[in-house]
Amino acid sequence: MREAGWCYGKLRRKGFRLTSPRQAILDVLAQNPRHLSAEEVFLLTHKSHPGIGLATVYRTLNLLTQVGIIRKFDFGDGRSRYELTAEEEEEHHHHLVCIRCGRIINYSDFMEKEKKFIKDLEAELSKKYQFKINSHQIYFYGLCKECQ
Amino acid sequence: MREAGWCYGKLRRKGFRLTSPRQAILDVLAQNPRHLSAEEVFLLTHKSHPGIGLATVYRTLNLLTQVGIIRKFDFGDGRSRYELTAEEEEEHHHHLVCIRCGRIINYSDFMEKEKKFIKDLEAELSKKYQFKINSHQIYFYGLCKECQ
DNA sequence: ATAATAATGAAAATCATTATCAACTATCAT
DNA sequence: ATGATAGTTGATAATGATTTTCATTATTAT
Repeated sequence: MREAGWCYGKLRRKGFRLTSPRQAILDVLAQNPRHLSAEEVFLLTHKSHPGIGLATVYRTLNLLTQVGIIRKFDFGDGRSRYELTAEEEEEHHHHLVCIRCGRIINYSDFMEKEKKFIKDLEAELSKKYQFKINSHQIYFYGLCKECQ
Repeated sequence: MREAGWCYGKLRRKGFRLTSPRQAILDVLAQNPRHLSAEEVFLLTHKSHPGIGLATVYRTLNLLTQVGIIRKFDFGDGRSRYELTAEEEEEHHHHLVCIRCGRIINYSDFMEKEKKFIKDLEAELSKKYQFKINSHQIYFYGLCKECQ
């Protein structure tokens, strides 16, 4: 699906080592559908690298989140989900979450319109609440096509 | 701060019993600042009703969430937070989350503007993804006044 | 009242996630 | 190359939030 090459340098530049477990986990994140849970990452990684433990998966996911290579989400089912960030930061997207089956749809349509709206709103909120905003998330909850 | 009377009937109508623990927990939610965690609800309830156990607090919070009397949020610090819903559904608000100290600010300014925007967006998304949207959440993450 | 059913408290169990620790490995200066 | 240093790892134990279990108690309809 995607390739994780660009991440390697990014890790290095921040002073972290590019080890084989980290590569394996990055590849799993790049080559699989999105919003994987830690356990899903572990199981997928385990196929090709049975030696890699769950603790390492968690550690690596946290590290990659710190560095900004992946992003951590919470869709309300009790486990965190992780998504590879786009190489250039421009592929920002939001989520539709099905409250019945848990399916998650990423959308990035209508982003132009949103971008302007969010920008204005951020400016107003920052001013009123003296809050330095550096990111946002928008979630829509409802029923997906299959679950209606 | 607020009073929880209107909730009682709502519980009954759905076929649940209005017991003293439930009343106590509802009162705590109504009379305290928002976005309380389960443990905070437990501790506050414990003051006036020392007999009420943590399990009952969790059970009641889940029940109230099901019924729609309260709403469950996840701000990313590992514990769920609960907020009493407004009696009329019009008091919808969004959140500013401080990524350093965890402080949460509810805002409901600019909602007119948001309302129109969200409505349009929902219409477009529903159509494109055949998704029946029934709620949404917007979070802004950043640094609060004190933490900057 | 009384039976039928729902709700409760205490404790144990579960689940995701994090910390611990000894063994291992990449990196850098020599 | 080599060895010292600090970063990483896997296995396991520990943690913290939430849920389940089960015997007991309270509430409702009869």
